[in-house]
Amino acid sequence: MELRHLRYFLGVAEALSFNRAAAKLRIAQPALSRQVQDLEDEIGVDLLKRSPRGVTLTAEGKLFLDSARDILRRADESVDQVRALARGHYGELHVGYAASPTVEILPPALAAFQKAFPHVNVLLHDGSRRELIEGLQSGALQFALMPQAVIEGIEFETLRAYPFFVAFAPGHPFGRLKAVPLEKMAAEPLVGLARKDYPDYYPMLDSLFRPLGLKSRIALECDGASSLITAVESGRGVALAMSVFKIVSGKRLAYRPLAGVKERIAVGIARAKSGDVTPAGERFCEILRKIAQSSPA
Amino acid sequence: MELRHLRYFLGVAEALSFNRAAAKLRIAQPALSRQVQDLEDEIGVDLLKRSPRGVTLTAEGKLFLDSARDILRRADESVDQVRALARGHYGELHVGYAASPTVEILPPALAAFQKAFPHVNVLLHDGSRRELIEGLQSGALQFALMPQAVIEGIEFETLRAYPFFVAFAPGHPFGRLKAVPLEKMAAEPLVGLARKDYPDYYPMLDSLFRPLGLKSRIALECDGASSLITAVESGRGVALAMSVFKIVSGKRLAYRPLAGVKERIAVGIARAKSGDVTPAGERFCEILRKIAQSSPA
DNA sequence: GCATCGTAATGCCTTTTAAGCATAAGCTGC
DNA sequence: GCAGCTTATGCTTAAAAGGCATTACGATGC
Repeated sequence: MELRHLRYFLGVAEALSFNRAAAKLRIAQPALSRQVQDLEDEIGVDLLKRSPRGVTLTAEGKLFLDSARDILRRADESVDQVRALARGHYGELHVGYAASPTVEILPPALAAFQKAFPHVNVLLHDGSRRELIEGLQSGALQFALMPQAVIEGIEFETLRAYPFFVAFAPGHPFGRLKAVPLEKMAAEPLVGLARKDYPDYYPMLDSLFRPLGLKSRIALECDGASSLITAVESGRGVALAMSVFKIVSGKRLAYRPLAGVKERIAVGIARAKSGDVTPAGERFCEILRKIAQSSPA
Repeated sequence: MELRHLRYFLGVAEALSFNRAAAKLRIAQPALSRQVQDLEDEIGVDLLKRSPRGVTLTAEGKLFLDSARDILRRADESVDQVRALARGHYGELHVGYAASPTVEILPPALAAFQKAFPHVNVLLHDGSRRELIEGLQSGALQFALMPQAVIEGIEFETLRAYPFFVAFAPGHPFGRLKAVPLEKMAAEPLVGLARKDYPDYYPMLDSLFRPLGLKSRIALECDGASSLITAVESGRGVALAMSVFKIVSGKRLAYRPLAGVKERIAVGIARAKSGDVTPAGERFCEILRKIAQSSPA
């Protein structure tokens, strides 16, 4: 039995006529007649009652008609589904992200993506730097939206770059300056991120301070943005932050640029070099690039 | 796309090898290779990744594999189901019956049938003579188990014949007789069945009494066995009954044979001459015949 | 009652296509 | 680099689907 047999039987059963069905199926009536006979022979059951003025269904034919319709529908759906998956219009997409640095890009990108590809199930996983990198390496995440990572086996594509700022509690003396020189910042106790979860945070700090012969003094390590804001707000120290961080801290913290610091920190797409990105993932990345360009910071 | 393509793809996807799959499918490897290529071309998506030491599935292939399995399973099931229907091993069976006269035959037949054909859904419809005949004529009932009907368009096949008895309340003077002559019965008020629902009941009574110049006197018409038993038990009159009726009335009524009456009343299968009886229906009738023979009354 | 019309089936031939065989091409591991 | 495995390709054969002409069958109409 082949799908052709089902298509032909369905045609005859719906037209209740070999002639009309043959015309609709664009084959000759005798060919149709024979294919349906072959089907009946193979099943060993009469599905149709032929008469000189048309065709009627037997009880078996009625039962089989439903099945045939269903099978053909399923076959079509399956093909459509596979094509949709291949085009990125269908499937599951595991995306990692660093919550604070991506706050400007991810929400609008997600909205645009879900509008364009409503049948893709996007699963967002926020996490620390370490967690995101592990997710990429294990294949659990197709890609991650996060600050620049220079790590073996991971490739990074910059979407935006944000200038460095110093964040401090409102009322802190820094508030009287227009910009804070690195020397003054180094003199303050710093609130930083946990070494365990953010292994490249301290090398980065060093790269800022060392050229001037300065050294930072970490007063407290935090496990994420929320506790860092709280710590700075309570006066435990000041913190290095990228400009986008203002959005998540609201009015709880004050910010000043760092005098003489031209470097920016990049936020973008990280993916494992060995990892597969599905078509849906590629579509998401395209939207991310578009969003990132559309209103550059 | 044909089922062949699905079978072949499934084979390769399960064996993860064109060679092994070809052996299992009993075709040559190049033929298999090409059919699967054709499938991929038609869908427009790569389902398999070929490598010099076998085959792996793409994400699209994994998705399609599930679909292919399902479609093939469903196709097999459909054929099996139609064959089962044609053999009477599957389907729905509407059977009418007259409750009291069939009490000896129907229950064991139903039990045997359901044991032999557990996937046939038997729908029992009890009803008055009129209701059963209407059901047969309309096609709502494939056949009915009931006392003999001599009606236009209905054919009847006798399964058993029961002698006539007279039923009366315990304590009635008939209890002192071994057999009741028709004359004595005609002198008593009779409890009968409703003319509306049992149109041939009175002609039958007449055919018993008229040859002797007697005439029955109906004191009360009942709409069924239950109310007839109650009426006779309460002394409203005596009733004509067939012997099997003893089973349903239990000890509430007493019975005597009718002296000199040799006629029996047949119980059997009635079906419309024009009506279709499904294979399942025929199987049921076969069992009814066997049951009726096995312990003849 | 016979011719006519429309139906589906049959016989025969053509075209399409699936299958088979031989062989090539490609990678892996020794 | 060769042996041994894999899948792919070229060519041929075999099968089967399709098309055309015709037949067979039954209902309808004159």
